[in-house]
Amino acid sequence: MNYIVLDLEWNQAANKKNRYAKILPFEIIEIGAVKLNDGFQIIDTFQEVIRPVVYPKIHHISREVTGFTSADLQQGGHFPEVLKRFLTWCSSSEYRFCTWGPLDLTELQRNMNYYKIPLFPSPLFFYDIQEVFSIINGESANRRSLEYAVEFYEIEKKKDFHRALSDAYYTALIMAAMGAEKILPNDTVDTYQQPAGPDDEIYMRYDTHSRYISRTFPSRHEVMENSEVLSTRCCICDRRLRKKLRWFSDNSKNYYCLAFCKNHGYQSGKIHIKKNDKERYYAIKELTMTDSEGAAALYEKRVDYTKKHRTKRRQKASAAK
DNA sequence: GGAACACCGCCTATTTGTAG
DNA sequence: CTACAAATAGGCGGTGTTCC
Repeated sequence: MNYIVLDLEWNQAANKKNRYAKILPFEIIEIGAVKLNDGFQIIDTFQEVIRPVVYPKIHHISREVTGFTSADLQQGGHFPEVLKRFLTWCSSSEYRFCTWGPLDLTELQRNMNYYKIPLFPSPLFFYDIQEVFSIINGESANRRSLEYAVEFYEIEKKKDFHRALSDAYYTALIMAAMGAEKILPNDTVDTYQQPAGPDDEIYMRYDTHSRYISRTFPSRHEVMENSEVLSTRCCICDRRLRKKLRWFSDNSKNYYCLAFCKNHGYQSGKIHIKKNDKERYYAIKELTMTDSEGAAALYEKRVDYTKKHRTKRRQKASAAK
């Protein structure tokens, strides 16, 4: 198995109401990648600049970040051809993608879709090294910058940041510093493509949590009526769990619940409902091991909303008098 | 500047529960 | 049954972080 550490640079519309902004918010202008063997040793590199055709003028922020000028980009290749060379380069043997952050494979596929190029086989599993960094440092909600992680592992800053090949290279060195045993159990999946039907839905199990990606539905309401979406299975033994707190909304995009496994204890559930490019809705459900304190926090969260509403109503009522 | 994410709060409409 | 309160659902905006 090879690992393709991928990094993209992209550009966007310089003027606000460009008619392509909806279907292609970001146009890829550089592909950089490092190929690693099983031992996370660098065995090859890939780097090509792409000439933008949708947004030929570089946005001032993209310019500042990457250093590219519009003239530089004119020297680049046409996306479909560069991509073809890239994918040929990738496929010298079986491989998995690795990226810093969750966006690259989504934007890559959005660009492929724009050119009607067949997408990757779905589901597309990959390693989000930025997420792995958060997990192994016990700060799962935090997203650290690449430079932060480079400093954390005391990696020498030999090259500038924010160029595709150098960022891929830094990400590869971070992976080597982390080691395979920390990274390999923590793969994730890109959701630019959602499961087509019930048989394609995605179930992933980890040490202390699990993740499920549903197929799409016409409305968020229908997502939250589906029994598979609502079910809670133990992230360790997969047993169907009884809920201590049934799914409740936090008045935002998330739902929460509390379930209990008689062998593995409390698990907090979270459903995030997302909308895709075609205005269809799907669920990302996560079950995470927790303790009685975590359970208490969820109970707290649950009653907090009703409490707030109550006081709000009282205030409103007294203000009306 | 645009997108994604997490977290927070405010506002409204509808459904559900309860007292008279 | 009505009338009101409570609970629920969902939209929207703001903050602060990352990516480019």
